[in-house]
This record gives sequence, structure tokens and C-alpha cells, in this order.
Amino acid sequence: MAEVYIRVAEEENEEPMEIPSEDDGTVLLSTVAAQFPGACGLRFRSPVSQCMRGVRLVEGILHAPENGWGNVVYVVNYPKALVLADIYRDNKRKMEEIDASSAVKMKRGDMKTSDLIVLGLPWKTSEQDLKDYFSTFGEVIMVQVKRDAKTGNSKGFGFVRFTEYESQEKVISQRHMIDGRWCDCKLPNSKQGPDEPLRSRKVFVGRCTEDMTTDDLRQFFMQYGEVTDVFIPKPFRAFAFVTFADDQVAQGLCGEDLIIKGVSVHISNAEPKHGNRQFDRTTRFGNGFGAQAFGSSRSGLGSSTNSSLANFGSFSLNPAMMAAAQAALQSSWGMMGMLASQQQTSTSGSTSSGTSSSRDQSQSFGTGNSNYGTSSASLGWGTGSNSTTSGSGFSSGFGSSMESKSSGWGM
DNA sequence: GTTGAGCGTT
Repeated sequence: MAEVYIRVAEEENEEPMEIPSEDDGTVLLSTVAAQFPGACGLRFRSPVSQCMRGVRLVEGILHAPENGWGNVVYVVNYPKALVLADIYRDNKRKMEEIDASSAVKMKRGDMKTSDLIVLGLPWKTSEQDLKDYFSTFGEVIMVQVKRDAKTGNSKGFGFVRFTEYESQEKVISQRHMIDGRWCDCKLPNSKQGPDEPLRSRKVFVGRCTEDMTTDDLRQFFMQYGEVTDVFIPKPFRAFAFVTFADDQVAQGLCGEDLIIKGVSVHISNAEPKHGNRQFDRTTRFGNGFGAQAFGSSRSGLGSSTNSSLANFGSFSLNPAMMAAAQAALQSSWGMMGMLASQQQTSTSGSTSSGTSSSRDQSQSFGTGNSNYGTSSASLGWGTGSNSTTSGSGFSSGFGSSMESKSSGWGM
């Protein structure tokens, strides 16, 4: 099949972006997510029924509708938690106006940019290369490649800083193919203040099998919320770490047994890394609410989504609703129910793909993507219709902080 | 086989 593109937009009436399909005519969720970070599926308006329809998603692979992809514009689905975060962010100002002196402090990480560390650079990558690459995300005000003082050889990492916070967020939220290697951009340790009793955005994934790649995990967990990092120790040790953009997503999964590639893995809290033990974890519960967990309202984070932005663009909250939103936000998942009533559902899923995380010192062509078998008849994992984590309610919900996208805590 | 790399000479 020749090069085929499908048209995808964040909202129905927005200008679509063309996204490439695979040779077999499918489209990878990861390809969509590369352009729309956090995406967990696609939907489209059926020309026949005029209803929105979900695109079938199995193991991270989006399958064309019966008559092919056609010319329709596909709309991106986002996990509910992300939508919530967006509402939260978009209305922050309004909320502050309405409730300037509320005890409920909207402590968001500050919106100032900071240097980002770029890990995994090819030895040959120069400052100019970095600047050229990152300029596609926004105005770059600084780049550095760290080198050995004597030899002048690159140490394989560097720094970049953007003018716009939005650029920074986008860059942190995805991986980067730079000169043939996958690189990660993160807030450097030096910027991750020990302040903020943040709930962890990272979970420990136990009972992993050796055939689970970082991409498998990324694509599987993507259905619950934006995944910002996946780490699999090498050599194989039967566990992994998955970090989400939103701590509530991470906390909501703790205690769950999820099926990945037919294997039951166990999700639990990630312990602070040695040397990163900023402060005792127990302090997190010393806030009066205890770890009790508010109602495990389960609005099935699992199966996912809605048209988020589309719906909310014209959906301005009045003061009463804002108050309700604040209350709901405070109790973690409480608001999910509210949102659920406004949204349509679609499919969700999980999946696989090549590329492995770590950096083998031989810097040959570590190019990531090898193809992966779209063949497997996968009724197995992830979902489709069997609402994923089915039986599992989300417990979680610690009372205090409304913080949601944490600034640091570098576990 | 259930707790992880790499982090900034000036």
C-alpha cells in the first residue's frame, strides 16, 4: 500500500493534520499520539448515522472502518483525566477570580520555563543539531551539549530551554528522534525541588514478562492517561516503572492487576529511588484526611473518552459550576461523574511496537522503530470492548492537595 | 527474579 494519510484533528471543525498509516492500512495510536500527546483513540462522525463512532483499537493499532479511512476527519480522544486537567488549567484564571481567597489553593507548578535535560543524544549531535531539532517546538533560547573537557567528546546529554512554557510541556511529553536515536527530555534533577508533597505520578509494574517492551507498556498504559515515561531495568528483572503526566491516574491504578499481553501484572506505588528520598513518604498521609480514599467513584477511566476540548470549548463554567468543580476536584475522582454525563464513549486499547528504551552504548544506528507484528489475533489484552480493567474500581483519592500535574519529585 | 542510569567544570 502506498503512502496513505488519514486526517486527524483535535476537534471536528478544526484544521486536520495528516497522519501516516502503516503498510497494512492500520494506523498506530502512537503515531497519533506523536502529534497529539495524550491521545488514547480516535472517533469520527458516521456519514450514515450522523453519530460519532469510535475507531477500533486493538493493542495500540487503530483499524480502518469498514470502507476504509476515507476522507473524514477523525477526532482525537483523550483520557478523562487529561480532559479534567485541561478544564482545570483553562479555567484556572476564572477560578482565581471567583475564589481568590479560598482555602483551596490552586497550586500549579509555575509556568516558567526551565532548562530541560536531553538524555540519550548521539555522540555526534552538535548544539546546532539540537537547536534545529527543537526549534520545531517553539523558540529556543539555549542549547548545550555537555562534553568531556579534555577530549571534547559529547557526554551524550545536553540541555535545551524554550521561551514558551507550552513548548516545554510538549517537549517533555514525548520522546524525540534526534540524529537516529530516541532521546528523552526531562526536568533536570536540579530543578525538581523537594518541595510539594506530591503524590507520585509513577507506578511500579510487577510481574512483567521479558517480552514486554517499553512501547508495549507505553501503549497499554496510554489508555489511562498521558504516559510520560516508561522504564524497564536491564537485564530483565520482571518489573517496570510507568510514569503518567497526572498523579491521579497513577494513584488510581495502584493496587490493580492488569492484563498485558495476556499476563497479569500488578500495579503498586513506586518507591522513591535510592538517593532521591526527599522525604519520608508517610508524610503524605499526615494531612488529616488519611489515606482513606474517597468514594471510589468509578467512571471507568478505562474505556475512554469524549470529545473533550470540543465539548468544553463552548462550555464556559458559571460560578456555581466552578464551585462544584472545585469541590469535585478536591475529592479526586468526584468530577468524573460530572464529566461522564457530557461525553461520548469510544474505544480504547493498548499495544505493541518495537523500540526499546535503553541506550546501548554502541551508538550504531540505534534507530528505534522496527516494525512489529500487526498480525497477532489479539483478543488478548487491552480491550476493545471488554472494558479493560474491568472489574477494578479506582480506589485512590487522597484528600489534600489539588495539585495535579506536579512539578517535580523525581522519583 | 515485584523498586530504576545517565543530570549541568567555567
